Amino acid sequence: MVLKLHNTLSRKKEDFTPLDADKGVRMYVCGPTVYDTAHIGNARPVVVFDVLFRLLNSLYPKVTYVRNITDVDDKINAKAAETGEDIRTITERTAALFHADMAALNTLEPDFEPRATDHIAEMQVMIADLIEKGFAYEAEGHVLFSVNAMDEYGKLSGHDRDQIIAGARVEVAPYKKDAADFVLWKPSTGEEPGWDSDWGFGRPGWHLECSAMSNKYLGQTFDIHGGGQDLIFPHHENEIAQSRCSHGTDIMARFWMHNGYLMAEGEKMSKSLGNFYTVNELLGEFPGEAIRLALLKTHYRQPMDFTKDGIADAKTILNKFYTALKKMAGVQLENEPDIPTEILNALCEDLNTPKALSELHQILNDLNSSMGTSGWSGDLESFKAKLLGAGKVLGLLQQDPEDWFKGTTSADDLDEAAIEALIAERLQARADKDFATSDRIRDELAEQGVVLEDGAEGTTWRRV
RNA sequence: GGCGCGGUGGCGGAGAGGCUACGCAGCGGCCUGCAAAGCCGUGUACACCGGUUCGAAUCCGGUCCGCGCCUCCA
Repeated sequence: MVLKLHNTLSRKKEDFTPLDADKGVRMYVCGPTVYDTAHIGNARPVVVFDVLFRLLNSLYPKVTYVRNITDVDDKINAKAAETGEDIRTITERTAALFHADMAALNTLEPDFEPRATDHIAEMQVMIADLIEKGFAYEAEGHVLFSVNAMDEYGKLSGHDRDQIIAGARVEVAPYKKDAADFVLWKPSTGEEPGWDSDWGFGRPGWHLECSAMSNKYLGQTFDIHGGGQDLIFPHHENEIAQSRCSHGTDIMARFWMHNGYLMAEGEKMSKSLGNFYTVNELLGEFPGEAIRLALLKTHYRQPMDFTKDGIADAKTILNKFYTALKKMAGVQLENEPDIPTEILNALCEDLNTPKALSELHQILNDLNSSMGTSGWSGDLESFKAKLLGAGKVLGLLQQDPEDWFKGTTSADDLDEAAIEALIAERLQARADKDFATSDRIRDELAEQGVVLEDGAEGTTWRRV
């Protein structure tokens, strides 16, 4: 099985092989800046690279996944100034909420989750190194990376220096030698977070942490670096410049992967338009698994219009799968299920999750038609293993069907005891052939989001 | 202005020179006291205009529309 991944460096799909089999597969993904609640656009890369992490884990014996937390940034400073809150309080709270939200989306934790503020020393070492090697210079309390010192600057994004300057909308700081130079270190006032350094009291530029931390946890060169497409320039371009010039290497990461942009309800997400869904608010309305599936229904590189209708659609789909799994609750699996070949093939084709989901539906269709109306036939153990094996790599279908159907997303849902009581009442009415009463009870429950199903083995219920 | 991505059936969404996925919704049927779930059947769509080709949604040229990035970003 050959894994093919689209590499932003070449703009093509390439066969993936680890750089160093002994070190395993090493992947770095840009994580959140913890100044505000995660929105759905922040969740897309987390979910996408979570699938990749799961896939790599099934293909290779060892995978190391690093995702940073940016906890020093001017947006955080601005937030603190605005609310009067302590910076540490903001970053701790936001990071905790991020973790909770991402866990609700069924994402696995990375192996390392380094924070920028814990790696100031490593960043300072890198700055000193870049100055020494002639790639960076000091000016008015700043340290700047000298873009002209690097021949291949702009390779990732396809920009060249002249174009960058021609289109610039921000006025060029006077202390820069070249308009395209970017900051490695900048001075802080007493109000702002800062650290002592050879270049005065200050703080790092925002690209530097990823260079320093990926080096610390993964090495000078590693396999995969991921993030949102908006990070290609300048963030990743600058990371490459810092790391390669500091280490004297030809590459920083072999594969650069970028997920596409997200819109919300047909418009670009913006706070002023009020179409800015946070993961947290969506979780109050939909199960996390449905939100996850809604994200995976679109290929990761495609632009995506994220809608509540899309989540509702995803929830309907999950209902079908969990219905089948509920019917097979008594079927025991001997072994840990493997990923079905057709699912693996789809995912190995640059993480084609929509294709994989299509194959998953095919498995369900085969199962359901084998069960037919007359009951059970076919190799149920094999079907269940396929559904769960596919679900595992996609991060879906792993919960107990009972929990899926009976779990609540809202506190004012009818409680189980009340539902059971009404079902008992209705059962009696049906036994008495009092179908008017029977149907009334069913309608009442339906109004409260509870659907009844009369089967051969009695009446079951589920929430919609 | 520069660089890049995209426009597929009512909706979502793969694919990518001939075999025309998949899902949701709809419609007809089976099952059911009636439902629900499930099953069976049912839809020749690829922005527009040219071109290449025996054949194009897929390749080439142009047009229109949407979106992103263009440096210490909001």
